[in-house]
Amino acid sequence: MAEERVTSILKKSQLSVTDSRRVILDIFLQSGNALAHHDIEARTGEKYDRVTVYRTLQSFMEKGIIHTIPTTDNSVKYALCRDECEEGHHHDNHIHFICESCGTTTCMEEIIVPLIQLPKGYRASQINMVVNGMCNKCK
Amino acid sequence: MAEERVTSILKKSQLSVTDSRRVILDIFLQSGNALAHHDIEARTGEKYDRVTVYRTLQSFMEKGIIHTIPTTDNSVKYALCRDECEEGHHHDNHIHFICESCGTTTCMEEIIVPLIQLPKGYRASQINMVVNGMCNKCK
DNA sequence: GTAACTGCAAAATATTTGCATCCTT
DNA sequence: AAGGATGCAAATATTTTGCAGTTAC
Repeated sequence: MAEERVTSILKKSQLSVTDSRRVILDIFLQSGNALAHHDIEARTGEKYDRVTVYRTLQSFMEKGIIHTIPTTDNSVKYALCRDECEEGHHHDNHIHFICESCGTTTCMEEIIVPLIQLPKGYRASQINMVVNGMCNKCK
Repeated sequence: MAEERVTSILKKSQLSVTDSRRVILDIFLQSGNALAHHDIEARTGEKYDRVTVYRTLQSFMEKGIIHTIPTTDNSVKYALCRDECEEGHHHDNHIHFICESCGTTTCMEEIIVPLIQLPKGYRASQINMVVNGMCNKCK
């Protein structure tokens, strides 16, 4: 485990460094993709109580360490935010790609979400683009 | 109720015309916005069993009468598809606007989702754009 | 030592399934 | 009449809350 990196992120976010937080954050850092609650339970080997996982994800959300991904099928997935998010601002205006074959959900940080013109009187604070399709491995 | 229109949509979709389907479809036609399961229960005055509402929404989904809207907060909302969808193909590549103040969720059919360039090997089948912000009434 | 975090129990909420009955065609 | 839709009961899944015990700092 990238002990220092994990610890550093937690401290920067003013979260106390506990076992479950270190392990769960490390899982996110290892996996480049978005994870569902049960993915995390599976990868921790059910070592932590389900409630602890919920609360850990919640505190990561509040501190801007992770964000949720909008999906059409009602499933909830979380992914790491970029560095800028870790300071409280959310800059997750990137593209989320969901593979219809393997279910893998990826944040494509490198692709910029194009600007759009909203009708009069509307103001955007956050834009999410969700692309469903086939990933490079399943194609 | 726009009896004929409702009936015509149901028949075109090869669904038998039942009371709950007529009423629920009419609610969608009346409301220009997206609706959650509990919105529908409320607007029918709890006249139908919760299970019936679930199954009705499910059959509308299968027939392409409605579609779900991806939201970051895990809530499930449904909105009418445009006419083209009713024939089975989904052309809901439009923008969904979610007001952070009143929660109203609208499909902005008139705004076209811009094309984006995916990395090599990726193929898109559906693109959703979800914009959070302030609507023209709350502004 | 104190405030915050965790685990357990339980409640609240959301969704699905089975089956007998009723309704649409 | 037959197949599908509905309502009820119950199972399953998901998320939240309260509280006592434990841990980080």
